[in-house]
Amino acid sequence: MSAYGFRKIRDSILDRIAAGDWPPGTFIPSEIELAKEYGCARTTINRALQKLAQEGVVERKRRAGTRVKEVRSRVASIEIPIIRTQVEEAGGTYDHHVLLSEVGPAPSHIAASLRLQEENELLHLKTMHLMNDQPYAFEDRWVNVDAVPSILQAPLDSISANEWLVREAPYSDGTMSFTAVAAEREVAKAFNTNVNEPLFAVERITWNNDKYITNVRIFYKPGYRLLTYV
Amino acid sequence: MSAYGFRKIRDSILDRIAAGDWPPGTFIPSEIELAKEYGCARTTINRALQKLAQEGVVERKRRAGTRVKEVRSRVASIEIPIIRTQVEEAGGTYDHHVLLSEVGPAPSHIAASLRLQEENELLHLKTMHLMNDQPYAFEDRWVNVDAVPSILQAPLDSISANEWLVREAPYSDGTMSFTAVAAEREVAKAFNTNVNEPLFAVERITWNNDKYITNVRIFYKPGYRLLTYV
DNA sequence: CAGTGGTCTAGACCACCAG
DNA sequence: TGGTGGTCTAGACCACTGA
Repeated sequence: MSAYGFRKIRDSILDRIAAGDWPPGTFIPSEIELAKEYGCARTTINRALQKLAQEGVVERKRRAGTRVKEVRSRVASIEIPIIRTQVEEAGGTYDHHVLLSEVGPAPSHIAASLRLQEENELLHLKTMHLMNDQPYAFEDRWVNVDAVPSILQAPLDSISANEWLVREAPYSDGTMSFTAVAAEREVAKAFNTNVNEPLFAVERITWNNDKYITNVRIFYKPGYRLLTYV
Repeated sequence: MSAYGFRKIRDSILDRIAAGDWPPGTFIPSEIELAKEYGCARTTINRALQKLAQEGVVERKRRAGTRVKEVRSRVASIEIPIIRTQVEEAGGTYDHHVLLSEVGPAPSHIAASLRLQEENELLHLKTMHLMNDQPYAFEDRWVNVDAVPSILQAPLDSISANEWLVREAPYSDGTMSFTAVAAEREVAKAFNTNVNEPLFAVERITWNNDKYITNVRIFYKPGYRLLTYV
Protein backbone atom coordinates (compact mmCIF):
# COMPACT_ATOMS: atom_id res chain seq x y z
CA MET A 1 0.00 0.00 0.00
CA SER A 2 1.13 3.48 -0.71
CA ALA A 3 -0.47 5.10 2.28
CA TYR A 4 2.08 7.70 3.26
CA GLY A 5 3.39 10.98 2.03
CA PHE A 6 3.14 12.14 -1.51
CA ARG A 7 1.84 8.76 -2.64
CA LYS A 8 -1.17 9.20 -0.46
CA ILE A 9 -1.84 12.57 -2.02
CA ARG A 10 -1.36 11.09 -5.48
CA ASP A 11 -3.88 8.38 -4.65
CA SER A 12 -6.30 10.89 -3.24
CA ILE A 13 -6.15 13.08 -6.32
CA LEU A 14 -6.54 10.05 -8.56
CA ASP A 15 -9.57 9.02 -6.55
CA ARG A 16 -11.12 12.41 -6.99
CA ILE A 17 -10.51 12.30 -10.71
CA ALA A 18 -12.08 8.86 -10.82
CA ALA A 19 -15.01 10.12 -8.76
CA GLY A 20 -15.63 12.83 -11.30
CA ASP A 21 -14.62 15.85 -9.22
CA TRP A 22 -12.58 17.02 -12.17
CA PRO A 23 -13.93 15.57 -15.42
CA PRO A 24 -11.61 14.88 -18.37
CA GLY A 25 -10.45 18.06 -20.01
CA THR A 26 -10.89 20.29 -16.99
CA PHE A 27 -8.22 21.84 -14.86
CA ILE A 28 -7.17 20.70 -11.42
CA PRO A 29 -6.57 23.45 -8.85
CA SER A 30 -3.07 24.84 -8.88
CA GLU A 31 -0.33 23.37 -6.78
CA ILE A 32 -0.58 26.24 -4.34
CA GLU A 33 -4.28 25.71 -3.76
CA LEU A 34 -3.87 21.98 -3.38
CA ALA A 35 -1.03 22.51 -0.95
CA LYS A 36 -3.30 24.66 1.17
CA GLU A 37 -6.10 22.13 0.95
CA TYR A 38 -3.94 19.18 1.88
CA GLY A 39 -1.98 21.15 4.42
CA CYS A 40 1.40 20.29 3.00
CA ALA A 41 4.22 21.96 1.14
CA ARG A 42 3.83 22.75 -2.53
CA THR A 43 6.82 20.51 -3.24
CA THR A 44 4.83 17.53 -2.06
CA ILE A 45 1.89 18.36 -4.29
CA ASN A 46 4.31 18.90 -7.12
CA ARG A 47 5.72 15.46 -6.66
CA ALA A 48 2.30 13.83 -6.59
CA LEU A 49 1.22 15.63 -9.75
CA GLN A 50 4.43 14.84 -11.55
CA LYS A 51 3.81 11.19 -10.82
CA LEU A 52 0.30 11.40 -12.22
CA ALA A 53 1.65 13.15 -15.30
CA GLN A 54 4.24 10.45 -15.75
CA GLU A 55 1.47 7.87 -15.52
CA GLY A 56 -0.47 9.57 -18.26
CA VAL A 57 -3.39 10.71 -16.12
CA VAL A 58 -2.88 14.45 -16.37
CA GLU A 59 -1.09 16.93 -18.60
CA ARG A 60 0.84 19.79 -17.15
CA LYS A 61 1.84 23.05 -18.75
CA ARG A 62 3.40 26.12 -17.31
CA ARG A 63 1.14 29.05 -17.01
CA ALA A 64 -1.82 26.91 -18.15
CA GLY A 65 -2.01 24.52 -15.23
CA THR A 66 -2.71 20.84 -14.77
CA ARG A 67 -5.45 19.31 -16.90
CA VAL A 68 -7.07 15.87 -16.68
CA LYS A 69 -6.34 14.06 -19.92
CA GLU A 70 -9.31 13.51 -22.25
CA VAL A 71 -8.13 10.09 -23.19
CA ARG A 72 -5.91 8.55 -20.65
CA SER A 73 -3.01 6.89 -22.31
CA ARG A 74 -1.87 3.70 -20.77
CA VAL A 75 1.71 3.99 -19.82
CA ALA A 76 3.30 0.79 -18.78
CA SER A 77 6.76 0.41 -17.46
CA ILE A 78 8.24 -2.83 -18.57
CA GLU A 79 11.41 -4.20 -17.19
CA ILE A 80 13.20 -6.60 -19.44
CA PRO A 81 15.74 -8.34 -17.31
CA ILE A 82 18.62 -10.43 -18.39
CA ILE A 83 17.17 -13.84 -19.07
CA ARG A 84 19.31 -15.46 -16.43
CA THR A 85 17.98 -13.07 -13.83
CA GLN A 86 14.48 -13.64 -15.07
CA VAL A 87 14.83 -17.38 -14.60
CA GLU A 88 16.52 -17.15 -11.24
CA GLU A 89 13.96 -14.76 -9.85
CA ALA A 90 11.26 -17.20 -10.84
CA GLY A 91 13.04 -19.73 -8.66
CA GLY A 92 14.49 -21.79 -11.48
CA THR A 93 17.99 -22.84 -12.34
CA TYR A 94 19.49 -21.26 -15.40
CA ASP A 95 21.65 -22.64 -18.13
CA HIS A 96 22.28 -21.96 -21.77
CA HIS A 97 23.65 -23.71 -24.82
CA VAL A 98 25.30 -22.03 -27.74
CA LEU A 99 23.88 -23.73 -30.80
CA LEU A 100 25.67 -21.70 -33.44
CA SER A 101 28.59 -19.32 -33.43
CA GLU A 102 30.02 -18.23 -36.74
CA VAL A 103 31.45 -15.16 -38.37
CA GLY A 104 30.24 -14.11 -41.76
CA PRO A 105 28.49 -11.49 -43.82
CA ALA A 106 25.07 -10.34 -42.71
CA PRO A 107 21.89 -10.96 -44.60
CA SER A 108 20.61 -7.75 -46.05
CA HIS A 109 17.77 -7.14 -43.61
CA ILE A 110 20.10 -7.48 -40.65
CA ALA A 111 22.67 -5.23 -42.26
CA ALA A 112 19.96 -2.68 -42.88
CA SER A 113 18.71 -2.78 -39.31
CA LEU A 114 22.24 -2.20 -38.07
CA ARG A 115 22.80 0.61 -40.59
CA LEU A 116 25.82 -1.13 -42.04
CA GLN A 117 26.91 0.40 -45.32
CA GLU A 118 29.57 -2.05 -46.31
CA GLU A 119 29.54 -5.76 -46.09
CA ASN A 120 30.71 -5.98 -42.53
CA GLU A 121 31.49 -9.29 -40.98
CA LEU A 122 29.16 -10.12 -38.15
CA LEU A 123 29.16 -12.72 -35.45
CA HIS A 124 26.04 -14.81 -35.67
CA LEU A 125 24.96 -16.55 -32.48
CA LYS A 126 22.09 -18.86 -31.75
CA THR A 127 21.55 -19.70 -28.12
CA MET A 128 18.96 -21.63 -26.20
CA HIS A 129 18.32 -20.43 -22.68
CA LEU A 130 17.08 -23.06 -20.26
CA MET A 131 15.05 -22.95 -17.10
CA ASN A 132 15.30 -26.12 -15.04
CA ASP A 133 16.76 -27.79 -18.13
CA GLN A 134 13.66 -26.94 -20.12
CA PRO A 135 13.77 -24.62 -23.14
CA TYR A 136 12.88 -21.11 -22.06
CA ALA A 137 13.97 -18.69 -24.73
CA PHE A 138 15.69 -18.98 -28.09
CA GLU A 139 18.06 -16.19 -28.99
CA ASP A 140 19.14 -15.26 -32.50
CA ARG A 141 21.78 -12.58 -32.35
CA TRP A 142 24.05 -10.69 -34.72
CA VAL A 143 26.96 -8.75 -33.29
CA ASN A 144 28.88 -6.09 -35.17
CA VAL A 145 32.45 -7.28 -34.78
CA ASP A 146 33.83 -3.89 -35.78
CA ALA A 147 32.09 -2.26 -32.83
CA VAL A 148 33.02 -4.94 -30.33
CA PRO A 149 36.04 -6.85 -31.64
CA SER A 150 36.73 -8.47 -28.31
CA ILE A 151 33.49 -10.44 -28.57
CA LEU A 152 35.44 -13.01 -30.58
CA GLN A 153 37.51 -13.87 -27.52
CA ALA A 154 34.61 -13.93 -25.08
CA PRO A 155 33.93 -17.20 -23.25
CA LEU A 156 30.38 -17.41 -24.51
CA ASP A 157 29.85 -20.88 -23.15
CA SER A 158 30.03 -19.70 -19.59
CA ILE A 159 28.62 -16.20 -19.92
CA SER A 160 25.83 -15.34 -22.28
CA ALA A 161 26.52 -12.89 -25.07
CA ASN A 162 23.90 -10.61 -23.63
CA GLU A 163 25.61 -10.28 -20.28
CA TRP A 164 28.98 -9.98 -21.89
CA LEU A 165 27.86 -7.17 -24.15
CA VAL A 166 26.25 -5.35 -21.29
CA ARG A 167 29.60 -5.27 -19.56
CA GLU A 168 31.59 -4.29 -22.62
CA ALA A 169 29.14 -1.75 -23.99
CA PRO A 170 27.31 -0.35 -20.99
CA TYR A 171 26.30 2.84 -22.76
CA SER A 172 24.19 1.25 -25.34
CA ASP A 173 21.00 2.87 -26.40
CA GLY A 174 18.46 1.24 -28.56
CA THR A 175 15.02 0.29 -29.69
CA MET A 176 12.86 -2.60 -28.65
CA SER A 177 9.78 -4.08 -30.23
CA PHE A 178 7.41 -6.91 -29.49
CA THR A 179 5.67 -9.19 -31.95
CA ALA A 180 3.97 -12.51 -32.32
CA VAL A 181 5.66 -14.81 -34.81
CA ALA A 182 5.15 -18.31 -36.11
CA ALA A 183 7.85 -20.72 -35.02
CA GLU A 184 10.09 -21.68 -37.89
CA ARG A 185 11.28 -25.23 -38.15
CA GLU A 186 14.55 -24.73 -36.33
CA VAL A 187 12.97 -22.86 -33.43
CA ALA A 188 10.04 -25.23 -33.21
CA LYS A 189 12.44 -28.13 -33.00
CA ALA A 190 14.43 -26.41 -30.29
CA PHE A 191 11.28 -25.92 -28.27
CA ASN A 192 10.00 -29.38 -29.10
CA THR A 193 6.79 -27.89 -30.38
CA ASN A 194 5.01 -27.56 -33.70
CA VAL A 195 6.05 -25.49 -36.65
CA ASN A 196 3.97 -22.29 -36.78
CA GLU A 197 3.33 -22.35 -33.06
CA PRO A 198 2.79 -18.73 -32.00
CA LEU A 199 5.75 -17.37 -30.08
CA PHE A 200 6.16 -14.12 -28.26
CA ALA A 201 9.22 -12.36 -29.62
CA VAL A 202 11.30 -9.40 -28.56
CA GLU A 203 13.61 -7.68 -31.00
CA ARG A 204 16.26 -5.31 -29.77
CA ILE A 205 18.70 -3.17 -31.67
CA THR A 206 21.33 -1.43 -29.61
CA TRP A 207 24.00 1.05 -30.46
CA ASN A 208 26.55 3.21 -28.82
CA ASN A 209 26.54 6.72 -30.21
CA ASP A 210 26.94 5.96 -33.92
CA LYS A 211 28.26 2.44 -33.58
CA TYR A 212 25.63 -0.20 -34.10
CA ILE A 213 26.38 -3.04 -31.77
CA THR A 214 23.86 -5.82 -31.97
CA ASN A 215 20.55 -6.98 -33.28
CA VAL A 216 18.87 -9.70 -31.31
CA ARG A 217 15.59 -11.52 -31.53
CA ILE A 218 14.45 -13.57 -28.58
CA PHE A 219 11.68 -16.08 -28.98
CA TYR A 220 10.07 -17.10 -25.72
CA LYS A 221 8.60 -20.50 -25.08
CA PRO A 222 4.99 -21.11 -26.08
CA GLY A 223 2.55 -19.54 -23.66
CA TYR A 224 4.98 -16.96 -22.36
CA ARG A 225 3.32 -13.84 -21.02
CA LEU A 226 4.93 -10.48 -20.42
CA LEU A 227 3.42 -8.76 -17.43
CA THR A 228 3.57 -5.10 -16.68
CA TYR A 229 3.19 -3.28 -13.48
CA VAL A 230 1.48 0.00 -13.90
CA MET B 1 19.39 17.99 -24.31
CA SER B 2 19.27 17.57 -20.60
CA ALA B 3 22.00 19.99 -19.77
CA TYR B 4 20.65 21.66 -16.69
CA GLY B 5 20.03 20.90 -13.08
CA PHE B 6 19.61 17.42 -11.75
CA ARG B 7 19.61 15.94 -15.26
CA LYS B 8 23.09 17.20 -15.81
CA ILE B 9 24.22 15.55 -12.62
CA ARG B 10 22.46 12.34 -13.62
CA ASP B 11 24.28 12.41 -16.97
CA SER B 12 27.56 13.12 -15.27
CA ILE B 13 27.19 10.21 -12.87
CA LEU B 14 26.14 7.92 -15.70
CA ASP B 15 29.23 8.95 -17.64
CA ARG B 16 31.44 8.16 -14.70
CA ILE B 17 29.85 4.76 -14.27
CA ALA B 18 30.38 4.02 -17.92
CA ALA B 19 33.95 5.29 -17.75
CA GLY B 20 34.64 2.74 -15.06
CA ASP B 21 35.01 5.09 -12.09
CA TRP B 22 32.61 2.84 -10.20
CA PRO B 23 32.63 -0.65 -11.72
CA PRO B 24 29.49 -2.82 -11.57
CA GLY B 25 28.82 -4.06 -8.07
CA THR B 26 30.67 -1.29 -6.29
CA PHE B 27 29.19 1.53 -4.28
CA ILE B 28 28.83 5.10 -5.37
CA PRO B 29 29.72 7.76 -2.79
CA SER B 30 26.86 8.70 -0.52
CA GLU B 31 24.47 11.48 -1.40
CA ILE B 32 26.14 13.78 1.10
CA GLU B 33 29.57 13.29 -0.41
CA LEU B 34 28.29 13.75 -3.92
CA ALA B 35 26.45 16.88 -2.89
CA LYS B 36 29.69 18.29 -1.57
CA GLU B 37 31.54 17.28 -4.71
CA TYR B 38 28.98 18.76 -7.08
CA GLY B 39 28.37 21.75 -4.87
CA CYS B 40 24.62 21.32 -4.70
CA ALA B 41 21.98 20.31 -2.19
CA ARG B 42 21.57 16.69 -1.23
CA THR B 43 18.02 16.81 -2.59
CA THR B 44 19.38 17.38 -6.06
CA ILE B 45 21.73 14.44 -5.86
CA ASN B 46 18.87 12.40 -4.49
CA ARG B 47 16.76 13.21 -7.48
CA ALA B 48 19.51 12.35 -9.95
CA LEU B 49 20.18 9.01 -8.24
CA GLN B 50 16.51 8.16 -8.03
CA LYS B 51 16.28 8.68 -11.76
CA LEU B 52 19.21 6.37 -12.35
CA ALA B 53 17.59 3.79 -10.08
CA GLN B 54 14.35 4.08 -12.00
CA GLU B 55 16.29 3.53 -15.21
CA GLY B 56 17.78 0.37 -13.85
CA VAL B 57 21.38 1.61 -13.67
CA VAL B 58 21.85 1.52 -9.93
CA GLU B 59 20.28 -0.11 -6.89
CA ARG B 60 19.66 1.85 -3.75
CA LYS B 61 19.21 0.59 -0.21
CA ARG B 62 18.99 2.42 3.02
CA ARG B 63 21.96 2.10 5.22
CA ALA B 64 23.81 0.17 2.52
CA GLY B 65 24.11 2.90 -0.09
CA THR B 66 23.88 3.14 -3.85
CA ARG B 67 25.41 0.34 -5.85
CA VAL B 68 26.05 0.08 -9.58
CA LYS B 69 23.99 -2.82 -10.89
CA GLU B 70 25.93 -5.86 -12.03
CA VAL B 71 23.59 -6.43 -14.92
CA ARG B 72 21.75 -3.44 -16.09
CA SER B 73 18.13 -4.24 -16.70
CA ARG B 74 16.34 -2.66 -19.59
CA VAL B 75 13.42 -0.60 -18.59
CA ALA B 76 11.08 0.35 -21.37
CA SER B 77 8.22 2.73 -21.15
CA ILE B 78 5.34 1.68 -23.32
CA GLU B 79 2.45 3.90 -24.13
CA ILE B 80 -0.68 2.15 -25.26
CA PRO B 81 -3.05 4.70 -26.73
CA ILE B 82 -6.69 4.35 -27.52
CA ILE B 83 -6.90 2.41 -30.74
CA ARG B 84 -8.62 5.26 -32.54
CA THR B 85 -5.78 7.57 -31.61
CA GLN B 86 -3.30 4.96 -32.65
CA VAL B 87 -4.88 4.68 -36.08
CA GLU B 88 -5.27 8.38 -36.59
CA GLU B 89 -1.74 9.14 -35.57
CA ALA B 90 -0.58 6.66 -38.17
CA GLY B 91 -2.45 8.74 -40.72
CA GLY B 92 -5.32 6.33 -41.23
CA THR B 93 -9.07 6.71 -40.96
CA TYR B 94 -10.67 4.93 -38.08
CA ASP B 95 -13.91 3.04 -37.82
CA HIS B 96 -15.25 0.17 -35.80
CA HIS B 97 -18.01 -2.42 -35.99
CA VAL B 98 -19.71 -4.01 -33.02
CA LEU B 99 -19.97 -7.68 -33.87
CA LEU B 100 -21.56 -8.87 -30.65
CA SER B 101 -23.24 -7.19 -27.73
CA GLU B 102 -25.04 -9.31 -25.23
CA VAL B 103 -25.63 -9.51 -21.51
CA GLY B 104 -25.16 -12.76 -19.70
CA PRO B 105 -23.24 -14.65 -17.09
CA ALA B 106 -19.48 -14.74 -17.37
CA PRO B 107 -17.47 -17.83 -18.11
CA SER B 108 -15.58 -18.86 -15.03
CA HIS B 109 -12.14 -17.68 -16.08
CA ILE B 110 -13.46 -14.20 -16.81
CA ALA B 111 -15.36 -14.10 -13.54
CA ALA B 112 -12.20 -15.13 -11.75
CA SER B 113 -10.08 -12.47 -13.41
CA LEU B 114 -12.62 -9.84 -12.39
CA ARG B 115 -12.81 -11.18 -8.85
CA LEU B 116 -16.54 -11.73 -9.10
CA GLN B 117 -17.88 -13.89 -6.32
CA GLU B 118 -21.42 -14.36 -7.47
CA GLU B 119 -22.69 -15.00 -10.92
CA ASN B 120 -22.77 -11.41 -12.02
CA GLU B 121 -24.23 -10.45 -15.31
CA LEU B 122 -21.67 -9.06 -17.66
CA LEU B 123 -21.86 -7.23 -20.93
CA HIS B 124 -19.95 -9.13 -23.57
CA LEU B 125 -18.71 -7.11 -26.53
CA LYS B 126 -16.85 -8.10 -29.62
CA THR B 127 -15.64 -5.28 -31.76
CA MET B 128 -13.52 -5.01 -34.87
CA HIS B 129 -11.48 -1.86 -35.17
CA LEU B 130 -10.66 -0.77 -38.68
CA MET B 131 -7.90 1.27 -40.23
CA ASN B 132 -8.72 2.51 -43.72
CA ASP B 133 -11.54 -0.04 -43.77
CA GLN B 134 -9.08 -2.84 -43.15
CA PRO B 135 -9.20 -4.96 -39.98
CA TYR B 136 -6.78 -3.58 -37.46
CA ALA B 137 -7.62 -5.00 -34.06
CA PHE B 138 -10.21 -7.40 -32.71
CA GLU B 139 -11.50 -6.64 -29.25
CA ASP B 140 -13.14 -9.13 -26.92
CA ARG B 141 -14.40 -7.32 -23.85
CA TRP B 142 -16.38 -8.11 -20.70
CA VAL B 143 -17.82 -5.25 -18.71
CA ASN B 144 -19.05 -5.54 -15.14
CA VAL B 145 -22.55 -4.10 -15.43
CA ASP B 146 -22.79 -3.67 -11.66
CA ALA B 147 -19.83 -1.33 -11.69
CA VAL B 148 -20.96 0.60 -14.77
CA PRO B 149 -24.72 0.19 -15.19
CA SER B 150 -24.95 3.03 -17.67
CA ILE B 151 -22.92 1.06 -20.19
CA LEU B 152 -26.16 -0.56 -21.29
CA GLN B 153 -27.43 2.75 -22.60
CA ALA B 154 -24.18 3.79 -24.26
CA PRO B 155 -24.21 4.43 -28.03
CA LEU B 156 -21.52 1.89 -28.70
CA ASP B 157 -21.95 2.11 -32.44
CA SER B 158 -20.64 5.64 -32.56
CA ILE B 159 -18.18 5.58 -29.67
CA SER B 160 -16.07 2.60 -28.83
CA ALA B 161 -16.61 0.92 -25.49
CA ASN B 162 -13.06 1.73 -24.57
CA GLU B 163 -13.46 5.46 -24.97
CA TRP B 164 -16.85 5.40 -23.31
CA LEU B 165 -15.53 3.58 -20.28
CA VAL B 166 -12.62 5.94 -19.95
CA ARG B 167 -15.06 8.84 -19.71
CA GLU B 168 -17.76 7.25 -17.59
CA ALA B 169 -15.78 4.98 -15.35
CA PRO B 170 -12.32 6.36 -14.81
CA TYR B 171 -10.25 3.63 -13.38
CA SER B 172 -7.65 3.84 -10.74
CA ASP B 173 -5.61 0.76 -11.40
CA GLY B 174 -5.06 -2.13 -13.68
CA THR B 175 -2.84 -4.81 -15.04
CA MET B 176 -1.68 -5.41 -18.55
CA SER B 177 0.00 -8.35 -20.18
CA PHE B 178 1.24 -9.25 -23.62
CA THR B 179 1.19 -12.62 -25.30
CA ALA B 180 1.31 -14.35 -28.64
CA VAL B 181 -1.77 -16.44 -29.38
CA ALA B 182 -3.04 -18.57 -32.21
CA ALA B 183 -6.01 -17.08 -33.98
CA GLU B 184 -9.19 -18.96 -33.24
CA ARG B 185 -11.66 -19.52 -36.02
CA GLU B 186 -13.78 -16.48 -35.32
CA VAL B 187 -10.87 -14.11 -35.07
CA ALA B 188 -9.14 -15.60 -38.06
CA LYS B 189 -12.26 -15.11 -40.09
CA ALA B 190 -12.58 -11.53 -38.96
CA PHE B 191 -9.03 -10.85 -40.07
CA ASN B 192 -9.48 -12.90 -43.23
CA THR B 193 -6.48 -14.95 -42.33
CA ASN B 194 -5.76 -18.54 -41.37
CA VAL B 195 -6.73 -20.30 -38.22
CA ASN B 196 -3.72 -20.51 -35.88
CA GLU B 197 -2.11 -17.46 -37.40
CA PRO B 198 0.05 -15.90 -34.65
CA LEU B 199 -1.47 -12.74 -33.28
CA PHE B 200 -0.08 -10.23 -30.88
CA ALA B 201 -2.49 -9.86 -27.98
CA VAL B 202 -2.88 -7.44 -25.12
CA GLU B 203 -4.98 -8.30 -22.09
CA ARG B 204 -6.04 -5.60 -19.69
CA ILE B 205 -7.94 -5.79 -16.45
CA THR B 206 -8.96 -2.51 -14.87
CA TRP B 207 -10.63 -1.64 -11.64
CA ASN B 208 -11.48 1.33 -9.55
CA ASN B 209 -10.67 0.80 -5.92
CA ASP B 210 -12.47 -2.48 -5.25
CA LYS B 211 -14.85 -2.41 -8.22
CA TYR B 212 -13.70 -4.49 -11.10
CA ILE B 213 -14.69 -2.75 -14.27
CA THR B 214 -13.59 -4.58 -17.36
CA ASN B 215 -11.50 -7.34 -18.80
CA VAL B 216 -10.45 -6.90 -22.39
CA ARG B 217 -8.33 -8.81 -24.82
CA ILE B 218 -7.24 -7.11 -27.99
CA PHE B 219 -5.86 -9.13 -30.87
CA TYR B 220 -3.89 -7.09 -33.35
CA LYS B 221 -3.71 -7.85 -37.02
CA PRO B 222 -1.07 -10.29 -38.21
CA GLY B 223 2.36 -8.72 -38.32
CA TYR B 224 1.57 -6.04 -35.78
CA ARG B 225 4.58 -4.76 -33.90
CA LEU B 226 4.61 -2.88 -30.64
CA LEU B 227 7.45 -0.39 -30.51
CA THR B 228 8.97 1.11 -27.43
CA TYR B 229 11.02 4.15 -26.98
CA VAL B 230 13.67 3.73 -24.36
C1' DC C 1 23.89 1.96 17.17
C1' DA C 2 25.12 4.94 13.30
C1' DG C 3 24.84 6.09 8.61
C1' DT C 4 22.21 5.57 4.60
C1' DG C 5 18.46 6.82 1.58
C1' DG C 6 13.25 8.54 1.68
C1' DT C 7 10.69 12.21 2.33
C1' DC C 8 8.81 16.65 3.83
C1' DT C 9 9.10 21.75 4.64
C1' DA C 10 9.36 26.63 3.68
C1' DG C 11 11.16 29.55 0.81
C1' DA C 12 13.18 31.09 -3.42
C1' DC C 13 14.16 32.00 -8.35
C1' DC C 14 13.28 30.96 -12.99
C1' DA C 15 11.09 29.71 -17.72
C1' DC C 16 7.27 29.83 -19.92
C1' DC C 17 3.18 31.54 -22.03
C1' DA C 18 -1.99 32.82 -22.16
C1' DG C 19 -4.16 37.04 -21.60
C1' DT D 1 2.77 40.65 -17.21
C1' DG D 2 1.14 37.76 -13.69
C1' DG D 3 0.40 33.05 -12.50
C1' DT D 4 1.72 28.54 -13.53
C1' DG D 5 4.74 24.61 -13.09
C1' DG D 6 10.06 23.28 -12.80
C1' DT D 7 13.62 23.21 -10.00
C1' DC D 8 16.96 24.16 -6.33
C1' DT D 9 18.29 25.01 -1.40
C1' DA D 10 19.13 24.19 3.45
C1' DG D 11 17.53 21.91 6.96
C1' DA D 12 14.97 18.41 9.30
C1' DC D 13 12.99 13.99 10.80
C1' DC D 14 12.24 9.26 9.91
C1' DA D 15 12.75 4.17 8.42
C1' DC D 16 15.58 0.93 7.60
C1' DT D 17 19.36 -2.12 8.16
C1' DG D 18 24.42 -3.47 8.34
C1' DA D 19 27.90 -3.79 11.61
